[in-house]
Amino acid sequence: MQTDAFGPELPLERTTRFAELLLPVPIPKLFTYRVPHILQDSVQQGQRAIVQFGDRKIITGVIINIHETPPKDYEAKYILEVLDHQPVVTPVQLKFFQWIADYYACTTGEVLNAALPAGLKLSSESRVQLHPAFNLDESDQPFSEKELIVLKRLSHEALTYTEISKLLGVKHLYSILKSLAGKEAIILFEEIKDKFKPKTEKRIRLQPEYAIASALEKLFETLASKPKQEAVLLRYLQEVPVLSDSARNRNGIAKKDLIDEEISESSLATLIKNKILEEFEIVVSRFAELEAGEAPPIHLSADQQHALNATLQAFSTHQNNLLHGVTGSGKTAIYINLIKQALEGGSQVLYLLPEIALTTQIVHRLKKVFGAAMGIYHSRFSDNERVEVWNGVLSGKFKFIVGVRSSIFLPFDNLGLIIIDEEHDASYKQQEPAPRYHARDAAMMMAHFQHAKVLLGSATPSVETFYHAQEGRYGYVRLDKRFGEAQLPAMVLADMGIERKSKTIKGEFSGLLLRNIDEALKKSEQVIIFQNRRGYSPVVNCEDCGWVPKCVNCAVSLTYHQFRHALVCHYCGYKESLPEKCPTCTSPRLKTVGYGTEKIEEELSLHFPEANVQRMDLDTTRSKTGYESIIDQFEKGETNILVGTQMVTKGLDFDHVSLVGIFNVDRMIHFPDFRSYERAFQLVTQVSGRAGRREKPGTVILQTSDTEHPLLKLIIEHNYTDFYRIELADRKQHEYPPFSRLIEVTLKHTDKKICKAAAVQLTDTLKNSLGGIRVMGPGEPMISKIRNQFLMSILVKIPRGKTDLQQTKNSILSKIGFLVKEKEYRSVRVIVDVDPV
DNA sequence: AGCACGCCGACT
DNA sequence: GTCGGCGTGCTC
Repeated sequence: MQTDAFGPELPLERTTRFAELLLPVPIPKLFTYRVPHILQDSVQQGQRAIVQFGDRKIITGVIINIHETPPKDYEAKYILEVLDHQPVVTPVQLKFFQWIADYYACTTGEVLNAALPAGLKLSSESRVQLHPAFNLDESDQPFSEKELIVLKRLSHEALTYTEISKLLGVKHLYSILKSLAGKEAIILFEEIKDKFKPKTEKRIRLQPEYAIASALEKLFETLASKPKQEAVLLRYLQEVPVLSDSARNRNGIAKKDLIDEEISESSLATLIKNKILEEFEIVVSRFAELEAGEAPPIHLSADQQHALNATLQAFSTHQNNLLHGVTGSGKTAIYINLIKQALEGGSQVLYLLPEIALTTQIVHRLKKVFGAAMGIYHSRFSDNERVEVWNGVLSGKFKFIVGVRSSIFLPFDNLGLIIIDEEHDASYKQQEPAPRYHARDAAMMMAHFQHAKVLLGSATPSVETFYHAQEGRYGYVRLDKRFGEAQLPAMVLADMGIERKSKTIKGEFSGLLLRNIDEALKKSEQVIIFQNRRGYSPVVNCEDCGWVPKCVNCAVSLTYHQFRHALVCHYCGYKESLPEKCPTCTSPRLKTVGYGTEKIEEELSLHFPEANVQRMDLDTTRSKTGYESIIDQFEKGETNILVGTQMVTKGLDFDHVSLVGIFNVDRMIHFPDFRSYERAFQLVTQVSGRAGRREKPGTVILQTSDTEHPLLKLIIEHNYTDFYRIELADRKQHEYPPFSRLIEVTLKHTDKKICKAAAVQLTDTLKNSLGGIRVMGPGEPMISKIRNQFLMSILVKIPRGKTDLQQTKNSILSKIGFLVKEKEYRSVRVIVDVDPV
């Protein structure tokens, strides 16, 4: 376009705009970049931008604010590219990220890193290619042997740093690459990996000019001598009635649906070449849309209906609410009703589940009801699939998300209801890495930001949650009866002490358990055995000198895994083979001690050779389909006995399980942690809930050497109320949550002395500075060394309501800051875990 | 967190 | 010498 000399002049001084970006790095500040002129009018908060960060890396950040003040201490770099037309992160999310960072004592960058699915975080990979003007044969430069190897490979293809590193078997590439770059033999460049690729589908349609009757008639005349092409066209017209509905031709038909045995690809190709048909691509969803169909009617029992009404009533007075329903009481049906109502009201709904409870069973049930409006967010999904869910929430395609912990980060802006099922489950707390957030508590804060209702669901509420309900802070609804005629299972203790004396014990199987398994099998009923310990046996022991194989990196004994025939460390993954002889005394008498799921599986197969025994633990479900196929086989009744870890405790509803065996309940009870009783109560109740659905009552057998233990009495009576009362008194006495908030500070270092000294010093400063707050420790955690790092931990107990929590956290963080500034403690890693579980 | 850069000890 | 280890400082 020509500029008119008399036209309006462009302002001579265009103001430069700057954008402050949140980058997914653990540095507690925003970074300012210059906005390119062409983007000045289009940049907005919440869009992603690609920027150079440091000398090498190119990363994706999120624009937080835009201003016109140039930074005074440095020259801002340019934004390289803005990736979105519309924001992909909403204002309420940014507020949420900030809250998580403040509350869980980490940086917003770490939160962003956890929040954005990898597919939205484009980053660069440094690559090396031959300099375009470089020719090895003509070069008069001297090259070392290694340089020549690199140059030869580069003449075929560009390489990444890691590829070159592998090629040379050398870790320090820097000097080699620098030398090559200096000789102008290579250039380094950054390749941005566009991670998200929409899935496309090839479709076929008739060229528009043939989509009228006269043209079509003529076309058939010309094709009369080409029967194969004619057949293609006929098939197309059969599927797509072009003449009666011309709009249908625009969409055409999927190529894969057009081609079959009679219709060949080559005649189709000819028709496309002759411009009769055309091929085009559309973007399709990776999620095969299940037919929403007619939602199966949900019949609520009188109890359920009553609970539903009570929940709605509770919603009118409380934001946060607890639905306390025994296992098998049919909480899901109530959820479905509430979700429907919220969706009809036009708001979004989030349904959180612990990872392993998000099984195909529940997803299928919900999908049938909610169809295409429901998105699933699961760690087993690929990056691409997660990006689709993210975008689907933004676009409004998904109004309802069923997801795991990290789905609280999806870009909701209009939440009406958040359901947190199995509220008590510890896996809602992220352990590693930061942000160490609790998805339940964070979701409640997000609900608060968006004025959404929260429903916590559990058969065994956490002590904290139940306390809030008792205190009236949360609405409370109880559902006491199992659905239909089903009864709670009968709980029976197997006294291992007596059985040992009377010699009815076999291995570590009580006679009682074995008899019951036998009876169940005879009645073609299924059995679940729960042992929260994978592998064959947790310890191997030399019978002569007592030697025990230990991990070389961690302070733990190695677990023997029979199927891999190896000793494995469950903390760092270290593996070694089982020695033939004891390395200290050369005795060949090495025996395995204790029972993991593998050994239980093996012995059960010996006791019940005709039964099909399956094992479900981390090792058998690692593959993508492992989990589903085990469940599938169990559901079909092909499996008679299922042995498993925690995994068998959640979400699985089977109709033919009449017996649950809990292999070693004592181990759970005596675990050294203030929550061990709570854990044991929850775990046992959850796994017992798998027994006896419908009209058949189930039996649960708990193997114990301590039949008099008061907790066991409460467990077998299904007496949550008394359990809670006793537990709460204990918590009060020892000032544990809910009467205090805990912050656990863990120090890590490769040198035990340095680690300990740093921990002692930090504890002292904390004790001095946090007046009135109890600082406990330092102490060695149960596992005192992991991956060659020694650990020390300090526990800070903050009485509820008496102190400014945020101020205390800031104070702790600043003391840590001082500690690691000291020369000798520079390399001590300090981890702060707020509300540890 | 990564990454560059510098200093140091251990090898062909 | 060069390689690789580790400590330190910086990232708009």
